[in-house]
Amino acid sequence: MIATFGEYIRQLRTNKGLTLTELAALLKLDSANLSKIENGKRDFDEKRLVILANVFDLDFDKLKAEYFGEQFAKKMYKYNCSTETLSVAEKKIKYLKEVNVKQAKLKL
Amino acid sequence: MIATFGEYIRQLRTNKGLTLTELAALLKLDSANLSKIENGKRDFDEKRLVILANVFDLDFDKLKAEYFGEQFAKKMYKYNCSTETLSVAEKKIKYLKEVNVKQAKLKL
DNA sequence: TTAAATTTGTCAATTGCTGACAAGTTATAA
DNA sequence: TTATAACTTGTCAGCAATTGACAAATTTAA
Repeated sequence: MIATFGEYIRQLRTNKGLTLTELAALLKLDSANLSKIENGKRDFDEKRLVILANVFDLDFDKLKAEYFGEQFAKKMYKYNCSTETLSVAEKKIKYLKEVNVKQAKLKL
Repeated sequence: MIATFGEYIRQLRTNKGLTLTELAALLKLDSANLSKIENGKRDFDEKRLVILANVFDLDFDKLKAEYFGEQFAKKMYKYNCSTETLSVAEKKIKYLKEVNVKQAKLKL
């Protein structure tokens, strides 16, 4: 398992022999901030997932699973949520895909 | 299944014969905004979950599961995430509970 | 009809996130 | 060792998203 998303990026980067500055440039961000991301002191921004997938030729769906999976886990940890939370999420995502979302009364 | 969190609140409120104004006062918010929450036009704020549980004498863990489960589902829907995302979340939450979080390099 | 309940629109204020830069430390190669 | 590149850390103004608040419109029920 990939321990954290930041460590994952670092792994990808060093495997390709890139410096923080080089990868940061590709991702259009500051190298100092990329450092923080890799060390878990900042969040990676959603909008850069596409670039990340392209740079390292990754499966976008798997990347999203890693990214959002970690986001969810962090929130559950923070608020001490039971594992039931994930079952609820599973039921609700199915519901969202079934019904017309316009008719589903929730803010997206 | 409870379709949406907003409808759930509405159900609880009307079952107890409360008006928007009355429940809003208990939750310390504007009745107009509570209306929007029930109609899915605004998000319910995390910090009021405790009050909500107390007012309606709900199991706090189940309430959190409903609340965060819906949050996760919405995000997955929005970003078109695979169901694998939830498996990742499950693995990562276990990881977080095992290791010392200070040592886990991620932003909480 | 009329009074209460609910809904909708708007916007200033607050909050949290991001980009940017400076200053520090650590690693590496000459 | 010393110089240089690589990385880390702290800070903060600017920006974007969220919230609280109020007014006004609509719906509901007596």
